[in-house]
Amino acid sequence: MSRLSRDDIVAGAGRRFALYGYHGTSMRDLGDDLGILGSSIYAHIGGKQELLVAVVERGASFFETSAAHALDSATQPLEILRLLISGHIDVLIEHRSEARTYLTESFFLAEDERTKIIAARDAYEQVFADTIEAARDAGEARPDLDPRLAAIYVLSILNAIERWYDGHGRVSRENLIEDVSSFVRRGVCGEA
Amino acid sequence: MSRLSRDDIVAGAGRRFALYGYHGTSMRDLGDDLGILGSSIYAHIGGKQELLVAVVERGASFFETSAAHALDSATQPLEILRLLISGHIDVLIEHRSEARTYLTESFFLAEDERTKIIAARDAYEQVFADTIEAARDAGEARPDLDPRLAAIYVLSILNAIERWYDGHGRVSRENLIEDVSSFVRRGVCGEA
DNA sequence: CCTACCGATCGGTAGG
DNA sequence: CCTACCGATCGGTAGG
Repeated sequence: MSRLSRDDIVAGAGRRFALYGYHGTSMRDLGDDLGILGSSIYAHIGGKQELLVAVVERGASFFETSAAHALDSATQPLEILRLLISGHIDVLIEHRSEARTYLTESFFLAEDERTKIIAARDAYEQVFADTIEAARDAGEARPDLDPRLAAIYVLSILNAIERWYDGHGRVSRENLIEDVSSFVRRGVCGEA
Repeated sequence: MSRLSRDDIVAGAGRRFALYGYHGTSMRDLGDDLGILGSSIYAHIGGKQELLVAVVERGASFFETSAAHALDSATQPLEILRLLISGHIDVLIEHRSEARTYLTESFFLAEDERTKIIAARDAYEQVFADTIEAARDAGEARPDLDPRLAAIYVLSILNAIERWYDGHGRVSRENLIEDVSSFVRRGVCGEA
């Protein structure tokens, strides 16, 4: 057993925060998970709040990287939208703890940091809205669509996935991406 | 100032739990909100966990009442679905604290109560899935639709509303119901 | 519903 | 990373 790194501590905190919440996690709980004492954690970090900041920023960064990649990899709006969807699902599956903590515990950040994270989340949401608006302006989406509301609906479907998807059922990652993309495409483009 | 009732205490707990979470709320915080001491709350209830049970059960009951009403008020599947959507949004807006606590804090219930609430939530979700399946079997929805997944998507859009809708912006309750219903109807029925 | 209080647990620190 | 510890706060109770 070698010594733990700061990243180990942050990863452990992410798992705990995702499961029991920031306020439902004590430093002693976290220490137990890591095989050290709660007080020993303070050799690596300045405080509990600093751990939350680290986990949430990590979560946010994965989504931002995904959006940048989607915008770099396609030009057609509906193609970008599909990449945004698949990238978001990948982040949820591959970095579940950080993603979940980012989605549910950001409110407990201190004022300044919370403001930063909300701005980043709004910018990410705006990428979805802009993409949907571009699809509409290109005549690929229905003209009566409100891009901002549609972006919220798409992200609502996506963010809820970590609540119910376990990866071991009958729905594979590929099936999930396909099914969500199909539902969203009809919501955005479809006649009814 | 007359004495508080048990319902007053539960309502206050709902507001606190919705804002700061179960573990982020102390009995003294709650007492402050109610204008009494934290210890005085124990004159009305047995413990903090009992308060969570009361709030969550109240939240769940509003949704169940809404679903029962939707099933009673229509026979055509797509009409029922629209009533399920508008009823759900009404509950979110009119009983925001209880709804939010039900949606986000149920995990912190003790084992037995949590199992009960999860079963109730699954049954509610099943009403959505059955309605969508009925629409599909009646030829009103696209034949390749997975009713269970579609129900999850619809509820994901609905449940997220309490996270962003403030009721004071440019989107009225009626507009919101109309816009969500429209998006969902296309997702369920639409060509793309 | 308040006074007065309890043991347990909390986040965190000094020193090694 | 542990030992030993701190003041603050936690959920909760006895008695009025």
